[in-house]
Amino acid sequence: MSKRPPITNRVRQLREEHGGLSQAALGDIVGVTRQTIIAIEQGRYSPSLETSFRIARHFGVGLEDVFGWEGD
Amino acid sequence: MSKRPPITNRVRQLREEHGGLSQAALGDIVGVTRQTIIAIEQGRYSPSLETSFRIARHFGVGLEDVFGWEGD
DNA sequence: GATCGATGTAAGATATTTTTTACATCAATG
DNA sequence: CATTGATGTAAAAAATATCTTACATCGATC
Repeated sequence: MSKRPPITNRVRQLREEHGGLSQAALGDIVGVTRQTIIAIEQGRYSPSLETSFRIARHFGVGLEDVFGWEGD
Repeated sequence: MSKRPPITNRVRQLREEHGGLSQAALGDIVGVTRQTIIAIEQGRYSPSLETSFRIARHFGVGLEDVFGWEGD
């Protein structure tokens, strides 16, 4: 069934702010595929904590600067 | 295959600090089973971002107050 | 206008998380 | 000492995340 998780994310925005890093390039860096980045940006599923940390740390920010909890 | 993720967590400690909340009770509250809480506490896998947020918010703290990235 | 890079969709396979069920131990307590 | 609540282990099944591959569109540029 897989619902849409109540989580927001700024991955796309952060990519743009970092020199227009492509989805494929970010995927390579954090160790997932381009498809995974697409799905995360589209909010199709909530990534693992590990992938989330890798993305945040690559941009040099905290987890909650990238991913937000709806209802906060 | 499933390696141990480079993530630390203070779930057990937070449970104790919150009146000795049991694993089963925490699981009920955040919507997962007792087995899932056990596995998370033991670091057997990295939970979904959604489960992580629910745990943190139940204790009234930020995600990174519960889960830490080794290598920070 | 052919090519190239970035993004998107989709489907089937694989990996990992989560559930379910069952049983074991230990501390506390009746 | 029987029971009860909390924790632990284990294994199979179910759910979900991730990968792989393939094809389509769009904007830029040669």
